[in-house]
Amino acid sequence: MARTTGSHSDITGPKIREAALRLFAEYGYAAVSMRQIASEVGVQAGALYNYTADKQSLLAGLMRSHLEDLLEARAAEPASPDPLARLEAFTAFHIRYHLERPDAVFIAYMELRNLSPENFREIEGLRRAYENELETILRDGVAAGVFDVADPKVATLAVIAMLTGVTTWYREAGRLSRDEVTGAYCAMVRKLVAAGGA
Amino acid sequence: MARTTGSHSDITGPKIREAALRLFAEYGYAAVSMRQIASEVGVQAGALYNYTADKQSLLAGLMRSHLEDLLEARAAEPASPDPLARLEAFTAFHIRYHLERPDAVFIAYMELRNLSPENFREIEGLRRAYENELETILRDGVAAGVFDVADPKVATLAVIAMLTGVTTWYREAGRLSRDEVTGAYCAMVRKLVAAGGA
DNA sequence: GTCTATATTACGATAGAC
DNA sequence: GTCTATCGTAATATAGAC
Repeated sequence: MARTTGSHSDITGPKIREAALRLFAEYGYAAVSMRQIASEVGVQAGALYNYTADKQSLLAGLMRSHLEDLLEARAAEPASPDPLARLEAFTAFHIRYHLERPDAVFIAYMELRNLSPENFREIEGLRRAYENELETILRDGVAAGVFDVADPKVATLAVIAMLTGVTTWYREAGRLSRDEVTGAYCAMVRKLVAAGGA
Repeated sequence: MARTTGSHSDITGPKIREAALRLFAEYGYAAVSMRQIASEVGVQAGALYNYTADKQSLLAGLMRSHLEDLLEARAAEPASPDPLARLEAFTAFHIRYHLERPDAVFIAYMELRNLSPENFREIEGLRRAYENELETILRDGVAAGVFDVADPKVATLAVIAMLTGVTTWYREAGRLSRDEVTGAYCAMVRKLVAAGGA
Protein backbone atom coordinates (compact mmCIF):
# COMPACT_ATOMS: atom_id res chain seq x y z
CA MET A 1 0.00 0.00 0.00
CA ALA A 2 1.38 3.39 -0.98
CA ARG A 3 1.93 5.90 1.75
CA THR A 4 1.34 9.62 1.77
CA THR A 5 4.60 11.53 2.06
CA GLY A 6 5.36 12.25 5.70
CA SER A 7 2.87 9.70 6.97
CA HIS A 8 4.37 7.99 9.98
CA SER A 9 1.38 7.40 12.16
CA ASP A 10 2.36 3.81 12.81
CA ILE A 11 5.68 4.76 14.34
CA THR A 12 5.11 8.30 15.60
CA GLY A 13 2.39 7.22 18.03
CA PRO A 14 4.56 4.75 19.92
CA LYS A 15 7.53 7.12 19.80
CA ILE A 16 5.45 9.82 21.45
CA ARG A 17 4.41 7.45 24.18
CA GLU A 18 7.98 6.30 24.77
CA ALA A 19 9.28 9.84 24.90
CA ALA A 20 6.51 10.95 27.25
CA LEU A 21 7.11 7.96 29.51
CA ARG A 22 10.80 8.71 29.80
CA LEU A 23 10.40 12.46 30.28
CA PHE A 24 7.50 12.22 32.74
CA ALA A 25 9.51 9.75 34.81
CA GLU A 26 12.60 11.91 34.80
CA TYR A 27 11.14 15.39 35.34
CA GLY A 28 7.53 14.82 36.34
CA TYR A 29 4.35 15.33 34.35
CA ALA A 30 3.86 18.97 35.27
CA ALA A 31 7.46 19.90 34.53
CA VAL A 32 7.50 18.41 31.02
CA SER A 33 6.16 20.44 28.12
CA MET A 34 4.54 19.17 24.96
CA ARG A 35 7.37 20.89 23.08
CA GLN A 36 9.92 18.81 24.94
CA ILE A 37 8.12 15.61 24.03
CA ALA A 38 7.80 16.69 20.41
CA SER A 39 11.46 17.62 20.27
CA GLU A 40 12.46 14.20 21.61
CA VAL A 41 10.32 12.52 18.95
CA GLY A 42 11.56 14.81 16.19
CA VAL A 43 8.29 16.55 15.28
CA GLN A 44 6.70 19.88 16.07
CA ALA A 45 4.47 20.29 19.10
CA GLY A 46 1.29 20.62 17.09
CA ALA A 47 1.78 17.20 15.55
CA LEU A 48 1.34 15.53 18.94
CA TYR A 49 -2.33 16.43 18.86
CA ASN A 50 -2.88 13.98 16.05
CA TYR A 51 -2.25 11.26 18.61
CA THR A 52 -3.61 12.58 21.87
CA ALA A 53 -6.51 14.85 22.70
CA ASP A 54 -4.39 16.66 25.28
CA LYS A 55 -1.53 16.25 27.74
CA GLN A 56 -3.81 14.73 30.37
CA SER A 57 -4.96 11.94 28.06
CA LEU A 58 -1.35 11.15 27.25
CA LEU A 59 -0.57 10.64 30.93
CA ALA A 60 -3.72 8.64 31.64
CA GLY A 61 -3.04 6.43 28.63
CA LEU A 62 0.46 5.63 29.84
CA MET A 63 -0.77 4.71 33.30
CA ARG A 64 -3.67 2.67 31.97
CA SER A 65 -1.41 0.71 29.63
CA HIS A 66 1.05 0.01 32.41
CA LEU A 67 -1.55 -1.34 34.80
CA GLU A 68 -3.40 -3.30 32.14
CA ASP A 69 -0.15 -4.88 31.01
CA LEU A 70 0.69 -5.66 34.62
CA LEU A 71 -2.63 -7.40 35.19
CA GLU A 72 -2.34 -9.27 31.92
CA ALA A 73 1.19 -10.46 32.66
CA ARG A 74 0.14 -11.51 36.13
CA ALA A 75 -2.81 -13.47 34.74
CA ALA A 76 -0.48 -15.27 32.35
CA GLU A 77 1.66 -16.60 35.19
CA PRO A 78 1.08 -20.26 36.05
CA ALA A 79 -1.13 -20.74 39.09
CA SER A 80 -0.70 -23.27 41.88
CA PRO A 81 -2.92 -24.68 44.59
CA ASP A 82 -0.25 -24.04 47.23
CA PRO A 83 -0.55 -20.58 48.84
CA LEU A 84 3.13 -20.41 49.70
CA ALA A 85 4.14 -21.23 46.15
CA ARG A 86 1.69 -18.62 44.87
CA LEU A 87 3.09 -16.04 47.28
CA GLU A 88 6.64 -16.68 46.16
CA ALA A 89 5.58 -16.52 42.54
CA PHE A 90 3.78 -13.23 43.15
CA THR A 91 6.80 -11.76 44.90
CA ALA A 92 9.23 -12.79 42.19
CA PHE A 93 6.83 -11.64 39.49
CA HIS A 94 6.27 -8.26 41.10
CA ILE A 95 9.96 -7.50 41.53
CA ARG A 96 10.92 -8.71 38.07
CA TYR A 97 8.10 -6.88 36.33
CA HIS A 98 8.69 -3.64 38.20
CA LEU A 99 12.47 -3.62 37.81
CA GLU A 100 12.02 -4.08 34.08
CA ARG A 101 9.81 -0.98 33.77
CA PRO A 102 11.14 1.60 36.20
CA ASP A 103 9.74 4.56 34.28
CA ALA A 104 6.20 3.23 34.02
CA VAL A 105 6.23 2.19 37.67
CA PHE A 106 7.47 5.57 38.77
CA ILE A 107 4.80 7.39 36.82
CA ALA A 108 2.00 5.10 37.96
CA TYR A 109 2.87 5.80 41.60
CA MET A 110 3.87 9.45 41.41
CA GLU A 111 1.50 11.09 38.99
CA LEU A 112 -1.83 9.98 40.41
CA ARG A 113 -2.57 13.49 41.61
CA ASN A 114 -2.21 14.83 38.10
CA LEU A 115 -5.07 12.71 36.80
CA SER A 116 -8.52 14.12 36.28
CA PRO A 117 -11.10 12.67 38.69
CA GLU A 118 -12.52 10.24 36.14
CA ASN A 119 -9.09 9.05 35.07
CA PHE A 120 -8.07 8.72 38.70
CA ARG A 121 -11.01 6.46 39.49
CA GLU A 122 -10.22 4.22 36.56
CA ILE A 123 -6.53 3.92 37.39
CA GLU A 124 -7.27 3.30 41.04
CA GLY A 125 -9.62 0.50 40.05
CA LEU A 126 -6.88 -1.20 38.09
CA ARG A 127 -4.44 -0.86 40.95
CA ARG A 128 -7.00 -2.27 43.34
CA ALA A 129 -7.51 -5.26 41.07
CA TYR A 130 -3.81 -5.98 41.23
CA GLU A 131 -3.69 -5.66 45.00
CA ASN A 132 -6.59 -8.08 45.23
CA GLU A 133 -4.39 -10.71 43.61
CA LEU A 134 -2.09 -10.66 46.61
CA GLU A 135 -4.86 -10.27 49.14
CA THR A 136 -6.52 -13.41 47.81
CA ILE A 137 -3.31 -15.37 48.19
CA LEU A 138 -2.94 -14.21 51.77
CA ARG A 139 -6.56 -15.05 52.63
CA ASP A 140 -6.27 -18.47 51.05
CA GLY A 141 -3.09 -19.13 53.00
CA VAL A 142 -4.74 -18.10 56.24
CA ALA A 143 -7.74 -20.32 55.50
CA ALA A 144 -5.39 -23.21 54.78
CA GLY A 145 -3.56 -22.59 58.03
CA VAL A 146 -0.17 -22.03 56.42
CA PHE A 147 -0.12 -18.24 56.91
CA ASP A 148 -0.52 -16.24 60.07
CA VAL A 149 -1.73 -12.80 58.98
CA ALA A 150 -3.81 -10.79 61.40
CA ASP A 151 -5.15 -8.34 58.81
CA PRO A 152 -4.85 -9.47 55.18
CA LYS A 153 -5.75 -6.04 53.79
CA VAL A 154 -3.04 -4.28 55.78
CA ALA A 155 -0.55 -7.05 55.06
CA THR A 156 -1.28 -6.75 51.35
CA LEU A 157 -0.54 -3.03 51.33
CA ALA A 158 2.53 -3.54 53.49
CA VAL A 159 3.99 -6.23 51.25
CA ILE A 160 3.31 -4.35 48.03
CA ALA A 161 4.87 -1.16 49.43
CA MET A 162 7.88 -3.17 50.52
CA LEU A 163 8.29 -4.85 47.14
CA THR A 164 7.69 -1.77 45.04
CA GLY A 165 10.25 0.08 47.13
CA VAL A 166 12.93 -1.96 45.40
CA THR A 167 12.55 0.25 42.35
CA THR A 168 13.69 3.30 44.32
CA TRP A 169 17.11 1.95 45.21
CA TYR A 170 18.01 -1.00 42.96
CA ARG A 171 20.81 -0.31 40.49
CA GLU A 172 21.96 -2.72 37.83
CA ALA A 173 25.58 -2.03 38.72
CA GLY A 174 24.95 -2.36 42.45
CA ARG A 175 26.06 -4.85 45.04
CA LEU A 176 23.25 -7.35 44.43
CA SER A 177 21.91 -9.03 41.31
CA ARG A 178 18.21 -9.11 40.56
CA ASP A 179 18.08 -12.74 41.59
CA GLU A 180 19.78 -12.01 44.88
CA VAL A 181 17.38 -9.16 45.57
CA THR A 182 14.41 -11.32 44.64
CA GLY A 183 15.66 -14.06 46.93
CA ALA A 184 16.10 -11.65 49.80
CA TYR A 185 12.59 -10.29 49.43
CA CYS A 186 11.05 -13.74 49.03
CA ALA A 187 12.64 -14.75 52.31
CA MET A 188 11.39 -11.63 54.08
CA VAL A 189 7.85 -11.98 52.74
CA ARG A 190 7.79 -15.66 53.69
CA LYS A 191 8.74 -14.83 57.27
CA LEU A 192 6.30 -11.95 57.39
CA VAL A 193 3.30 -14.18 56.69
CA ALA A 194 4.55 -17.47 58.13
CA ALA A 195 2.37 -19.45 60.49
CA GLY A 196 3.66 -20.58 63.89
CA GLY A 197 6.35 -23.17 63.31
CA ALA A 198 7.66 -21.87 59.96
CA MET B 1 8.83 47.82 69.97
CA ALA B 2 6.92 49.80 67.40
CA ARG B 3 6.32 48.17 64.06
CA THR B 4 6.34 49.64 60.60
CA THR B 5 2.89 49.56 59.04
CA GLY B 6 2.43 46.36 57.08
CA SER B 7 5.37 44.64 58.70
CA HIS B 8 4.47 41.02 59.33
CA SER B 9 7.74 39.26 58.76
CA ASP B 10 7.36 37.17 61.89
CA ILE B 11 4.11 35.60 60.73
CA THR B 12 4.30 35.85 56.95
CA GLY B 13 7.38 33.63 56.75
CA PRO B 14 5.77 30.65 58.48
CA LYS B 15 2.53 31.20 56.61
CA ILE B 16 4.38 31.02 53.32
CA ARG B 17 6.01 27.77 54.34
CA GLU B 18 2.71 26.29 55.48
CA ALA B 19 0.97 27.29 52.28
CA ALA B 20 3.79 25.96 50.11
CA LEU B 21 3.84 22.69 52.03
CA ARG B 22 0.14 22.16 51.54
CA LEU B 23 0.06 23.18 47.89
CA PHE B 24 3.21 21.26 46.91
CA ALA B 25 1.78 18.15 48.56
CA GLU B 26 -1.56 18.50 46.83
CA TYR B 27 -0.54 19.52 43.32
CA GLY B 28 3.21 18.94 43.12
CA TYR B 29 6.06 21.44 43.15
CA ALA B 30 6.13 21.99 39.40
CA ALA B 31 2.38 22.49 39.17
CA VAL B 32 2.19 25.14 41.88
CA SER B 33 2.95 28.76 41.02
CA MET B 34 4.39 31.42 43.27
CA ARG B 35 1.19 33.37 42.65
CA GLN B 36 -0.87 30.50 44.07
CA ILE B 37 1.23 30.41 47.21
CA ALA B 38 1.02 34.17 47.60
CA SER B 39 -2.73 34.10 47.12
CA GLU B 40 -3.11 31.46 49.83
CA VAL B 41 -1.07 33.58 52.22
CA GLY B 42 -2.87 36.78 51.29
CA VAL B 43 0.01 38.73 49.79
CA GLN B 44 1.19 39.51 46.29
CA ALA B 45 3.66 37.23 44.52
CA GLY B 46 6.54 39.67 44.73
CA ALA B 47 6.36 39.71 48.53
CA LEU B 48 7.38 36.05 48.68
CA TYR B 49 10.86 37.00 47.59
CA ASN B 50 11.44 38.76 50.89
CA TYR B 51 11.45 35.29 52.43
CA THR B 52 12.97 33.01 49.85
CA ALA B 53 15.59 33.53 47.19
CA ASP B 54 13.56 31.53 44.70
CA LYS B 55 11.06 28.71 44.37
CA GLN B 56 13.75 26.04 44.54
CA SER B 57 15.04 27.30 47.91
CA LEU B 58 11.51 27.21 49.25
CA LEU B 59 11.19 23.53 48.36
CA ALA B 60 14.62 22.58 49.64
CA GLY B 61 13.96 24.41 52.90
CA LEU B 62 10.75 22.49 53.47
CA MET B 63 12.44 19.16 52.87
CA ARG B 64 15.46 20.04 54.99
CA SER B 65 13.26 21.11 57.90
CA HIS B 66 11.21 17.96 57.68
CA LEU B 67 14.20 15.64 57.76
CA GLU B 68 16.04 17.62 60.43
CA ASP B 69 12.94 17.59 62.61
CA LEU B 70 12.59 13.87 62.00
CA LEU B 71 16.16 13.16 63.07
CA GLU B 72 15.81 15.43 66.08
CA ALA B 73 12.58 13.80 67.22
CA ARG B 74 14.10 10.38 66.73
CA ALA B 75 17.16 11.35 68.79
CA ALA B 76 14.89 12.53 71.59
CA GLU B 77 13.23 9.12 71.91
CA PRO B 78 14.39 7.04 74.87
CA ALA B 79 16.93 4.39 73.92
CA SER B 80 17.12 0.82 75.19
CA PRO B 81 19.77 -1.88 75.23
CA ASP B 82 17.31 -4.45 73.87
CA PRO B 83 17.29 -4.59 70.05
CA LEU B 84 13.71 -5.83 69.90
CA ALA B 85 12.50 -3.02 72.11
CA ARG B 86 14.41 -0.53 70.00
CA LEU B 87 12.91 -1.98 66.83
CA GLU B 88 9.38 -1.69 68.17
CA ALA B 89 10.07 1.84 69.33
CA PHE B 90 11.43 2.77 65.91
CA THR B 91 8.42 1.27 64.17
CA ALA B 92 5.92 3.04 66.40
CA PHE B 93 7.85 6.30 66.16
CA HIS B 94 8.09 6.15 62.38
CA ILE B 95 4.40 5.52 61.88
CA ARG B 96 3.28 8.09 64.39
CA TYR B 97 5.63 10.79 63.13
CA HIS B 98 4.76 10.20 59.49
CA LEU B 99 1.01 10.00 59.98
CA GLU B 100 1.16 13.34 61.79
CA ARG B 101 2.87 15.09 58.85
CA PRO B 102 1.44 13.60 55.68
CA ASP B 103 2.21 16.66 53.55
CA ALA B 104 5.85 16.93 54.55
CA VAL B 105 6.34 13.18 54.10
CA PHE B 106 4.76 13.25 50.69
CA ILE B 107 6.95 16.11 49.52
CA ALA B 108 10.13 14.62 50.94
CA TYR B 109 9.54 11.43 48.97
CA MET B 110 8.03 12.82 45.77
CA GLU B 111 9.90 15.99 45.01
CA LEU B 112 13.47 14.74 45.16
CA ARG B 113 13.83 15.07 41.41
CA ASN B 114 12.94 18.74 41.56
CA LEU B 115 15.92 19.55 43.77
CA SER B 116 19.06 21.09 42.36
CA PRO B 117 22.04 18.71 42.52
CA GLU B 118 23.52 20.35 45.62
CA ASN B 119 20.21 20.36 47.45
CA PHE B 120 19.61 16.75 46.42
CA ARG B 121 22.90 15.63 47.92
CA GLU B 122 22.14 17.37 51.19
CA ILE B 123 18.63 15.95 51.48
CA GLU B 124 19.79 12.48 50.57
CA GLY B 125 22.41 12.67 53.29
CA LEU B 126 19.75 13.45 55.88
CA ARG B 127 17.58 10.60 54.67
CA ARG B 128 20.53 8.23 54.79
CA ALA B 129 21.24 9.27 58.36
CA TYR B 130 17.70 8.32 59.31
CA GLU B 131 17.91 4.98 57.56
CA ASN B 132 21.12 4.27 59.43
CA GLU B 133 19.17 4.45 62.67
CA LEU B 134 17.19 1.39 61.67
CA GLU B 135 20.11 -0.39 60.08
CA THR B 136 22.06 -0.09 63.31
CA ILE B 137 19.20 -1.63 65.25
CA LEU B 138 19.03 -4.54 62.84
CA ARG B 139 22.80 -5.13 62.94
CA ASP B 140 22.83 -5.01 66.73
CA GLY B 141 19.99 -7.51 66.87
CA VAL B 142 21.77 -9.86 64.51
CA ALA B 143 24.96 -9.57 66.56
CA ALA B 144 22.99 -10.33 69.70
CA GLY B 145 21.41 -13.34 68.04
CA VAL B 146 17.84 -12.12 68.46
CA PHE B 147 17.30 -11.17 64.81
CA ASP B 148 17.69 -13.26 61.69
CA VAL B 149 18.31 -10.81 58.87
CA ALA B 150 20.31 -11.98 55.88
CA ASP B 151 21.05 -8.51 54.51
CA PRO B 152 20.57 -5.65 56.99
CA LYS B 153 20.82 -2.96 54.30
CA VAL B 154 18.10 -4.51 52.18
CA ALA B 155 15.97 -5.23 55.22
CA THR B 156 16.30 -1.62 56.32
CA LEU B 157 15.05 -0.31 52.99
CA ALA B 158 12.29 -2.92 52.91
CA VAL B 159 11.02 -2.08 56.37
CA ILE B 160 11.12 1.67 55.84
CA ALA B 161 9.27 1.37 52.53
CA MET B 162 6.68 -0.82 54.22
CA LEU B 163 6.21 1.59 57.11
CA THR B 164 6.15 4.75 55.05
CA GLY B 165 3.57 3.16 52.78
CA VAL B 166 1.05 3.62 55.58
CA THR B 167 0.81 7.29 54.68
CA THR B 168 -0.55 6.44 51.25
CA TRP B 169 -3.64 4.64 52.47
CA TYR B 170 -4.32 5.48 56.12
CA ARG B 171 -7.42 7.58 56.71
CA GLU B 172 -8.46 8.98 60.07
CA ALA B 173 -12.03 7.90 59.43
CA GLY B 174 -11.01 4.45 58.22
CA ARG B 175 -11.52 0.99 59.60
CA LEU B 176 -8.44 1.03 61.85
CA SER B 177 -7.18 3.45 64.47
CA ARG B 178 -3.59 4.63 64.50
CA ASP B 179 -2.86 2.35 67.42
CA GLU B 180 -4.32 -0.64 65.62
CA VAL B 181 -2.29 0.13 62.52
CA THR B 182 0.84 0.60 64.59
CA GLY B 183 0.21 -2.70 66.33
CA ALA B 184 -0.28 -4.49 63.05
CA TYR B 185 2.96 -3.14 61.61
CA CYS B 186 4.92 -3.85 64.79
CA ALA B 187 3.80 -7.46 64.59
CA MET B 188 4.77 -7.74 60.93
CA VAL B 189 8.16 -6.13 61.44
CA ARG B 190 8.82 -8.36 64.42
CA LYS B 191 8.11 -11.48 62.38
CA LEU B 192 10.14 -10.16 59.46
CA VAL B 193 13.34 -9.94 61.49
CA ALA B 194 12.70 -12.67 64.05
CA ALA B 195 15.36 -15.27 64.74
CA GLY B 196 14.53 -18.97 64.59
CA GLY B 197 12.16 -19.76 67.44
CA ALA B 198 10.42 -16.39 67.65
C1' DG C 1 0.36 13.74 8.99
C1' DT C 2 3.28 17.42 9.69
C1' DC C 3 4.41 21.96 9.17
C1' DT C 4 4.46 27.18 10.45
C1' DA C 5 2.30 30.60 12.82
C1' DT C 6 -0.29 32.27 16.39
C1' DA C 7 -4.03 33.07 19.99
C1' DT C 8 -4.21 33.16 24.72
C1' DT C 9 -2.64 32.62 29.06
C1' DA C 10 0.56 32.03 32.64
C1' DC C 11 5.09 31.59 34.60
C1' DG C 12 9.40 33.20 37.79
C1' DA C 13 11.50 37.02 39.08
C1' DT C 14 12.56 42.10 39.54
C1' DA C 15 12.05 47.42 40.04
C1' DG C 16 10.58 51.14 42.37
C1' DA C 17 6.75 53.62 44.94
C1' DC C 18 4.99 53.85 49.52
C1' DG D 1 7.55 44.61 54.10
C1' DT D 2 4.19 44.89 50.72
C1' DC D 3 2.35 46.87 46.84
C1' DT D 4 1.65 47.61 41.59
C1' DA D 5 3.50 47.03 37.32
C1' DT D 6 6.20 44.75 34.21
C1' DC D 7 10.10 42.25 31.77
C1' DG D 8 11.16 38.27 29.33
C1' DT D 9 9.94 33.82 28.56
C1' DA D 10 7.31 29.70 27.82
C1' DA D 11 3.12 27.08 28.31
C1' DT D 12 -1.20 24.43 25.94
C1' DA D 13 -3.74 24.20 22.20
C1' DT D 14 -5.55 25.51 17.56
C1' DA D 15 -5.83 27.09 12.43
C1' DG D 16 -4.73 26.57 7.97
C1' DA D 17 -1.11 25.65 4.30
C1' DC D 18 1.06 21.79 2.06
